[in-house]
Amino acid sequence: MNNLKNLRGTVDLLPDQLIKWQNVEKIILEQLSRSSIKEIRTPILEMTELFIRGIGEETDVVSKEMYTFMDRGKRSCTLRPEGTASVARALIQNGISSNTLQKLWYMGPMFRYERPQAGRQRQFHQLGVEFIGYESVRSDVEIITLAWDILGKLGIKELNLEINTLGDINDRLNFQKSFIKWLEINKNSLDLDSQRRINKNPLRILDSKNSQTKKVLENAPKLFDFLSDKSHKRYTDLKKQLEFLKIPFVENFNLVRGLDYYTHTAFEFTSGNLGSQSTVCGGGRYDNLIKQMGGPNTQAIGFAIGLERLILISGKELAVPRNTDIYIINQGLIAESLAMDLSRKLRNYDLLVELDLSGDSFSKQFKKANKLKSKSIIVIGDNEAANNEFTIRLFDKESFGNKEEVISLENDIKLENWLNNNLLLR
RNA sequence: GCGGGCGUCGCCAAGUGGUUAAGGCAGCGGCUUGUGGCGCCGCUAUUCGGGGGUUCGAAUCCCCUCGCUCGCCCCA
Repeated sequence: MNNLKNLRGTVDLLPDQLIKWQNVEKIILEQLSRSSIKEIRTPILEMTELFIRGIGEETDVVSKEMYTFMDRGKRSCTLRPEGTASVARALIQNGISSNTLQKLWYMGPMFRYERPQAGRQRQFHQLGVEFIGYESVRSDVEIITLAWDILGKLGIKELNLEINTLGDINDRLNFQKSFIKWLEINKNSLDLDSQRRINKNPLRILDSKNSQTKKVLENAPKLFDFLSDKSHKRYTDLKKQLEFLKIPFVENFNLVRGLDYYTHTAFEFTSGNLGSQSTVCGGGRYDNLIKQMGGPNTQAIGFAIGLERLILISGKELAVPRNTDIYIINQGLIAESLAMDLSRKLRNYDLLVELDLSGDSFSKQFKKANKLKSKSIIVIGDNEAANNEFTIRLFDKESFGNKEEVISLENDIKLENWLNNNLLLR
């Protein structure tokens, strides 16, 4: 036994598990590509300041969950806890203009120092999509639809979409003012967590799960009542358009995203199959972030999907590995060289070809081919090598004892015919 | 960061103070070194997450620690 272990909240993904990851990622990437969204890659490591300014100093993520350290040049560095701030930074730095329109996605690891739980790790992965420079409510609709469609392509059932609006900055500040006043008066009826948040992050109190607090909040001022006519209309339009597209949603006036940069539309997809970490996708509009970070006034909206959670609720049909098409059984000096060469030729047909490298007895190699459930086998031994040929046959259960075919190593036409008739059809 | 449950081979698991730590699956070898699926035989934990203590004796009791898990918090 040695004591070298992975860090808490991190995991090794082994080949068997990665089948599902790869399939899920493939479906996602195809849908993104069809939606004309471009990839962006930003560093995993950023200066700490970026997240403090981008996400908000008082948020839990920044105040107690970041992996922050000094590098050898005495710079404070942080492993990114989310992707939006980095994307905003990269765009500003690379000269975004105020009328730039960009649809971007990114996928990769994020880091947050939290207590691990099902669907929550310290190193986790997100797919993020950001629509930069888009202001109209139609962009809100498109991005929600995109998330819906990705989740749909993955065959995820029992999804709930919740939406809310936070209004613009002014709406939010006006509300916050009277909400805080109300909170102070009713402070003693609130749970301790909520009391603590009054001055730190009052909006989050709306999202409290404490049943008594929930009840008390029923009489609190509503953000919705503080919306300007314009904000209100925007929200109504959003709902209309989602209804037109037949995307089912539920309004949740208590839905508040945890990061400071959100405005107007906020949305969240949850699944009942995830236990307490039920959010698979969360997103919203952040019209002030880019300006606040020193860029031009640029509206934007985005979402992030938690890949670990997504994998948990994706169907197990996505975890099925690709079968071996041809297992090459080979033994003998010349035969082994011929087999190596043949394996390369066969892979050009997009077949999954496994070349046995063991040099074991034929019967052992057959057993291995059987264990792998290879669809077919090729045999090359001394006899075949002497005649510059190989034998091939189907190997599945139904065709047990299927008759072999002998094909010359030079006769590509015969090989191709065999492949077309047996492996490549349909 | 707070509270509950758990931790015996790669996986599932018996064992709750007395000595060889069951069994199943998987793996490996053999019967069967040029043809697989079945069957049979054999092998695979000096050790019970780690450390300390109690005891003549501990996987079994106590303490600490690590990890997993569920809930809170937070979020994806």
